[in-house]
Amino acid sequence: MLDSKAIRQDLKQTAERLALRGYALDVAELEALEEKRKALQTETQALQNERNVRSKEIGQAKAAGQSVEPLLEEVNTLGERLKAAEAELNTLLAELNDRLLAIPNLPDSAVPAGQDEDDNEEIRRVGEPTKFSFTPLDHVDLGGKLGWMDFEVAAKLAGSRFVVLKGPLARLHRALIQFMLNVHTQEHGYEEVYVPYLVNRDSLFGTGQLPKFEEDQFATRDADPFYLIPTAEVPVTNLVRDEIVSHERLPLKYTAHTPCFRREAGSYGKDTRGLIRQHQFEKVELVQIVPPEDSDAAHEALTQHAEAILQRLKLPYRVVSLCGGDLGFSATKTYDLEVWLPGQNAYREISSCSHFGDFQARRMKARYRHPDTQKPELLHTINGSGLAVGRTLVAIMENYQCEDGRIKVPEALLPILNQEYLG
RNA sequence: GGAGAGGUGGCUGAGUGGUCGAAAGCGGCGGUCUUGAAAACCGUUGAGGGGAAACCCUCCCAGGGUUCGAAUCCCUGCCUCUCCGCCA
Repeated sequence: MLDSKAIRQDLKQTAERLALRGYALDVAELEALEEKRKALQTETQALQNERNVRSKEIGQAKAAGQSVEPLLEEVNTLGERLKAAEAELNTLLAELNDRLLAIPNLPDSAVPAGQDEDDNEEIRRVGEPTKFSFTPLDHVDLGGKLGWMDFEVAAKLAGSRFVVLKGPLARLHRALIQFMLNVHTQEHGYEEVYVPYLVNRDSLFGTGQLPKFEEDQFATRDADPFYLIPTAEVPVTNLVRDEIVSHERLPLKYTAHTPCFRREAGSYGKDTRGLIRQHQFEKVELVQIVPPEDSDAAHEALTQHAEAILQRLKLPYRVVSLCGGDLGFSATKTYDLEVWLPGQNAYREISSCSHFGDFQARRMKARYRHPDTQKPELLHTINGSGLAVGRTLVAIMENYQCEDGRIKVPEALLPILNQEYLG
């Protein structure tokens, strides 16, 4: 959520910056609502003040043993007038709040202009696309040939966009999680957390998935539903919801491995083959919660922490800066890490590292006490995948495949897997 | 699942329906003292919003209700704790 005060003060500039990400802000409508709000609020507060003053007088008169009858008569109609004014104001405030909640974050000044992913800016490339002396298979053919990756049986159990992994692949999958968590906790200074996979509405609201992206979420059917987390970002970032974190505890650096559940509504026909887009997948997430002045540096650092995993696994990748049009709702700036997939002959997203500024913090009321002023100030939040486990598995299978169908184990995983080849 | 207790400011914790946004303590900040620090003492210190300002409004888990007036009374929900049962 943006700062309503700031929007009000500079509506035009806000609209211009939002236009960079293809969002048309209805300036006239907001202005009209705002004007109405001001009038209503003033009126309501005047009535509330009158009620308070009168009630106090009655109390004092009673204490002094005087008759309160005449005073009560004066107050007669006040209650109803106040009730009506409050109701009207609340309706308007709710409406205004709904508008505000629907507005995406302002893009950072460094965000490239553009409509969609074709306009993203490549920042750097690390490694070269893997070369083969034979025609490489994609992970579906590889997995099927080895009998370790079964989409048919998963479809029987659940439906499309699910997978069953077996034997060495299931083991590799688990090893990757272990490897990523080890690196982030032991070398990058993150604290590992274990969190709920089912969360309440407030949590999804805090990180910005709700109310706008309800249709992307899986939810239980309780009257007060639980939501299956679409990413660990939700439970982990919400650790500081409604908190005033003491300055000494900052920065907070958390990492968590969780499954993620997404409906993938609106992606019909996209990545229908293979492991790339599933309703359920594992991810190791990195989250940093920092004072505003440190957030840009933290965003760069977190991105490099995610990159470190790709580097250790010797997977070729590139870093792109998302253009305005491709930016997620809550993000002010995002770097995507794209790994080389020989099976697709393309770079594909394997991590998305986003800077949210105070956008999520404002929704969550996540604050810290400023060391100088002692006043609560909004924190900044940053997160990124480090990495998406399923896609990393795909990348290893495709980049490390041998002509005989075996898969070479990346050196970095040898301590965990204790074998040089799968197959 | 059964029985009970409770949710108040950064924390602990008082609060007879009427100057209660809330005692007290801790913590924080400022000061006195000190070469410096500690201790002691004095002062100060909740959050959000409106307003140029004076000042005003809202908030004592959440949502309703009673009342001229609710932290305090009533209803509903959520959460926490204790005991019993069950259980990975």
